[in-house]
Amino acid sequence: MATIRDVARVAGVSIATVSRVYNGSARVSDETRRKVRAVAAKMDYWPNGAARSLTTARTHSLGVLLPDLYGEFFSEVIRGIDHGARQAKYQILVSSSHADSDALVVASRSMHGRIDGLIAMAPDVASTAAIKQIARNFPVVLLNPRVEVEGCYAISIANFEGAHTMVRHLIAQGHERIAILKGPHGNVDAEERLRGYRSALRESGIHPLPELEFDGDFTEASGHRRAKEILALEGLPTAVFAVNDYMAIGLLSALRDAGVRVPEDIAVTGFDNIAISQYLSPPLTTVQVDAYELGQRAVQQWLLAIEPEGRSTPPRHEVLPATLVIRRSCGVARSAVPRGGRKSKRKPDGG
Amino acid sequence: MATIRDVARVAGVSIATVSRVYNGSARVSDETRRKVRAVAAKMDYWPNGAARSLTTARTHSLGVLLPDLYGEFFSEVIRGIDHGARQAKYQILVSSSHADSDALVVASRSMHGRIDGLIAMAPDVASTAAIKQIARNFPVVLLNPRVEVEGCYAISIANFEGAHTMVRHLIAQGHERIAILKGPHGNVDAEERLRGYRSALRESGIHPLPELEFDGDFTEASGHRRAKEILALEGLPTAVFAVNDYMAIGLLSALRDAGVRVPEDIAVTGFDNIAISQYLSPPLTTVQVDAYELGQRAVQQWLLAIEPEGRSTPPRHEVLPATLVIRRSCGVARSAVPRGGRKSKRKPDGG
DNA sequence: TTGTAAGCGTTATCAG
DNA sequence: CTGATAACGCTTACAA
Repeated sequence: MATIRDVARVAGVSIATVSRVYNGSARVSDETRRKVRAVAAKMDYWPNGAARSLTTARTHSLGVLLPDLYGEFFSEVIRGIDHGARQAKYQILVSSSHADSDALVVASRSMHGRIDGLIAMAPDVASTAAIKQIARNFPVVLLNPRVEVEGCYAISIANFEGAHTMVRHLIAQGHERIAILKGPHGNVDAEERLRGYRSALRESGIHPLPELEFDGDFTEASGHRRAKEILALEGLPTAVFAVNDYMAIGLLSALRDAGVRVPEDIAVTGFDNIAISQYLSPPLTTVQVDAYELGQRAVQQWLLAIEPEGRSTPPRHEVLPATLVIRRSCGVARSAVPRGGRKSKRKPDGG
Repeated sequence: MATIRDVARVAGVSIATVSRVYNGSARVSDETRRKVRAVAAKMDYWPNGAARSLTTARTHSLGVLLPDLYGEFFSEVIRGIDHGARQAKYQILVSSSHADSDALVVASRSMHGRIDGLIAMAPDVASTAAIKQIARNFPVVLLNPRVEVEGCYAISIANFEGAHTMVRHLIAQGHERIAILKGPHGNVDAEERLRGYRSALRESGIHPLPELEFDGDFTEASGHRRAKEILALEGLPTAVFAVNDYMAIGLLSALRDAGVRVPEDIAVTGFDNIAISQYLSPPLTTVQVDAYELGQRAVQQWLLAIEPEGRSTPPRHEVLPATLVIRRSCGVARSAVPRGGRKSKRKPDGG
């Protein structure tokens, strides 16, 4: 590819002039501008990004650090980030599947000089410390952080409140023996949802029972697997709260196979309100969290952080609401409540 | 952040030596190396990526250009790309939601100097031309291209064959009046699947009927919506082939609400074999395509293209198979056939 | 309005 | 084994 020097030579101008044409800012005569553009087009020239960012100290890209991404939740977060970044003419440099903090540090280091900021989801406390170090160089937005990090922006989901509301609702429906299908150990969302569950039970004078807490890993398969154990319980729970929709789907499927009716024999609820939840049989009562919005807001926070004007009034920590979406799987007449359509606009899938 | 010069000064060595320490290649005395490392750590130094790539002409990142990403298919493609890239120590610079070829060109241009290669899914023919231009600078891998592009690597999915096989299967089951739920106009996958459908019908002496072809846009909602029209047909089709699973899910849901039994009253099949398909009621007969693998293979093709040794024997165009996964929704006893579990290893979701 | 030249933070090519 | 120094391709004062 041609460089700025080639274009300057052919167009009969200095490299500074070519540069000016591409930066718009400075005044260049219309004729010169036209000539340069023409030559550049013919030579297939475009400014080299690396060189540019070396002098300007701006890269026009945003780093994104995530744990291993799977499922609609993550894909929607990325989609939100990507859309937000695109609107502001930024590209995203993604590195995911970070199991531990070391991997995260390595990845963030190798991004040095390539990004103007970072949006990261730190899986554990150790990585949070690593992030703190990075935050010195540019604004960092933490997604769903376990602890607040000084100097970092953050945006999270009301996991605790969402789970709490859900369980309160079940209790209000008359349920007392409510099982929970937990998420992976060490996962912040999963733990917060578990806390919400226990807290809601206690508030109603119900003692959380260990035998009603089942391990899961957020996959449909794990929900499917646990069904047997749940059905083998001495006293069948009247409701099961799965801490994400995928597990609820697996559970529903297994219950159906076992001839157990939902919600007549047992109520089932989930968390996340993924797109298909409303099309399940029965439609799934769940908690709505807008993953797309999470990503988009994260970008907005970051944009605020890099604009000088924005530095004065930044809300350091934002929380996205998690709202109850009642459908048939928990045993309430659907017509009595809104169906809870999804907010983020969706375009067709590609496969 | 400290620069190489700062470290050199404090460590009492030349910048060349510091550089050597970080590039491993050249011989540096153990003592010098230790000292440099120590000083660097204390000063929190890490080589600047932009500067590095300016001299080396290598960026260690891979551009990814996609249409608006939504749904499990795309998220799995990205996951595959990300994993593949990570293994080879590359990061991915993502830009999606490219409606037209102009947007695509703009995005790819702004990646100039920031990437060592490109993996792109071109929505239309116009953008394919744009890609051709880009391909001059570095290896480009096309995902599911509409036409072959000279000098570009490509990897695609056997959409036509998959759909063809599916419809042949339905016909073999005795179905003759088979409706199709089509995908978005202009979408390659959707069009290929439609071609496969028509071709299979004709091969069996069945004339494809326009009134049995229904528009859809790959979303559950569109599948749900079309159900009414399908049920309003004079002669009810005995089977409906939805060209992706999401639409099949919407359709199943609407049929259930209408009291139509699947597969007894009508058979329903999909395409993609997304994770939940096996947990639906009834479990969905569909076509398995491995989106994760598509992404991962694309990276592998690209890695081959950049390695000098690989340049000699590159398969220019790879096709991933699309295999039939028979479950209950098409009316065949499930026990008679394998259930078609998914291949790509999945880690828990984060929400 | 345009040109000259000094960086930006590295790596790479020489000498030593 | 180590050190000067010239690129890499661009932006940006400063001059003209």
